[in-house]
Amino acid sequence: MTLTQLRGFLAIVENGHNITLAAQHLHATQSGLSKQLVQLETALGCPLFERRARALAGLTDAGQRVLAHARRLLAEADNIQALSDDLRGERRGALRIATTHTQARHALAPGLQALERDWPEVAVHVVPGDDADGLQALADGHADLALLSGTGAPPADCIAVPLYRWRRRVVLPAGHPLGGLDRALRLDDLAGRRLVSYASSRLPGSSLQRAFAQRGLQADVAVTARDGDLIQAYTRAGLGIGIVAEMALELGEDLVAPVLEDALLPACTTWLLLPPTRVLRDFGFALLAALAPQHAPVDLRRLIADGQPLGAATPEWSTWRDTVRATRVA
Amino acid sequence: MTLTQLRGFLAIVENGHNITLAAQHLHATQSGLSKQLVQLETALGCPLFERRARALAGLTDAGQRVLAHARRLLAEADNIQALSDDLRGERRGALRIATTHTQARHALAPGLQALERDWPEVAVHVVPGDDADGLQALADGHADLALLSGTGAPPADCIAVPLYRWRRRVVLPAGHPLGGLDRALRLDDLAGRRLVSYASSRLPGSSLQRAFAQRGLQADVAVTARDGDLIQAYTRAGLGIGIVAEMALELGEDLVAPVLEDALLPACTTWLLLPPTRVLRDFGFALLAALAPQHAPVDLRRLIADGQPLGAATPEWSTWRDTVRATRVA
DNA sequence: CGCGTTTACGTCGTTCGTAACGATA
DNA sequence: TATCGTTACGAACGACGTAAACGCG
Repeated sequence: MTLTQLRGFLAIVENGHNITLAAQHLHATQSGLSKQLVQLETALGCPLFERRARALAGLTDAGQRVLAHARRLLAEADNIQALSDDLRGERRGALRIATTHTQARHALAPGLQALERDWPEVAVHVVPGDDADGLQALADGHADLALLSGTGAPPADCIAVPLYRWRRRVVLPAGHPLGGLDRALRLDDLAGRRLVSYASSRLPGSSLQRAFAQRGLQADVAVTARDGDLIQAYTRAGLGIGIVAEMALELGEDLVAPVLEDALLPACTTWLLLPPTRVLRDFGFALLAALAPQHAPVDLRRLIADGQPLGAATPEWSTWRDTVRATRVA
Repeated sequence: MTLTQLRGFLAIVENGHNITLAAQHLHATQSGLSKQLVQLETALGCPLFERRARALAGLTDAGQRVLAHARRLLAEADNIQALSDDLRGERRGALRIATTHTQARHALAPGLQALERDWPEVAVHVVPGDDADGLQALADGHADLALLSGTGAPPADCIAVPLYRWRRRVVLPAGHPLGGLDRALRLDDLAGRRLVSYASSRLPGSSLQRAFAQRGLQADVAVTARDGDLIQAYTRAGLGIGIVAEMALELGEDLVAPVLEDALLPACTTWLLLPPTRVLRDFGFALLAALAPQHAPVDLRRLIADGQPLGAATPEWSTWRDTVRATRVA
């Protein structure tokens, strides 16, 4: 059993049990890869794939079990490679960031500018999705770090660096009757009306749904989108009442954002999340440090290395934004 | 970077940075191993060992970090090897069991008899220690399973199968004044007297110390031993009042075990603990099944594979002992 | 000089690529 | 007949062991 064999096995699995395709991804020949597979199977003493005629039809039970361990093994091999690259001062590399459109647009951008300045040879791949997708991508090894939000505690089995706190805002077309009230807006003003918000707020467990349910109300999220610009555009078009992250607010003349009574929609925290077992390259740390100016780099290092919790408080969005901008220029 | 190189690196570290010694353990030559190390270091691009003159003086920082990942990587390689051995029907193997003397003597024995009957070619290594040592051995990869006890919930980050519940008993030399009371014994009868018990009960956080402290008393564990036989022998010799696991009770004529008031010393549970990331060979499962007859094997499999909790209640020691004996004969 | 590591060199085994083959839809 | 996996063969590379050299206590 060798690393090459396991890498080949994984590549075959991840290319739909197609040796030819996998060989291309590995820059190897079909022949060689086929032989590697045979060798691995003889080394283990049992077939890893079901074979129909001369095609790979699927994993055997043994293959399933071996695959799980092979993934972890190769992940550690990648970790050692990453360590090595850092120690050698390798400037090239890739950073895969799982995040939502909102964070990618409003929070990630300044960090990426700092990264581009200091690490111009690093390729950045944004893996889009909602908050749940991002956690999954992190767990599956499809992302190196994630920029995600939530209302409660950060997800367990992740290293979480809180970046900033933010609130959702209600937006209305100018002239909408709810815009002319002489009091703060309440949730029952919104109940029964068509809402325009993020796709994830339709989910039963979402904090929006829970906030309404707690007061015996129901939220009718009739139009959803992934990004705040669209939500506001739809609101302008009269499709409903918008609920959008404050970071995305762009009111202009034809849109107003009335004040909502305090704490009716719980505040969100945006975290930078790291998988606990994956080595973060130096440029990944640089991005982290750029996005978390409220934490001293040495504290961040200690968090990652030893799990020592961070001390600094989590700033509000506007404070955080200004700090990051100031830090970036410096 | 190859598996062989990493195995060599680990062997050198675990043999006190001595290539010659490590080569012997690996059944290889010094020369070959030395070259493997050089190759690994050139592959990673940085030295892993500090070198003074021509001797390895210690790990570099890089070596420390690589070592941690290499251990996990090689642990997964061992897992795949274990899977392979099971699938091939390999009957040989080794099982390392971390446990205390009490469990080894009174709980493990029937399981080992079943193992010896069905898997005669398996080598069993008992790794002795107290409950904390056993957890450490499990975490460090020095043991495949552990048989340990505690008063509360089972340790997290382990798969725990509860085996049985047991209590501690007070033993006195025949004719001791406390043996003639016409009421159940209380903890304040024992406070201020010299106690003979397990070494772990001297620790400040032990359940014995906590039980006394809760009532404002202090336990004076003046004589300690690792096994119940010794504790009872010392008690016979008049060295103090014995406190011993009920499994170890062997009273005879010159020793009595008065009844203690209910729940003054909390009941203990003995668990069979498995590290979550290590593959359990079939013979390990056989031992587990023999020691946990109250659980259906299929439920145990599900617990190990998917973490599905067990349903059955945990029997008392005497019930468990009789069940295991009956099962063993069948 | 003993100890332990490194280097030199020759042999063996293994891997990889090209190319042909077999089998299937 | 196109596609995909397997097999055959030859060349190149790498690994391992023997043996000698090197540096320190």
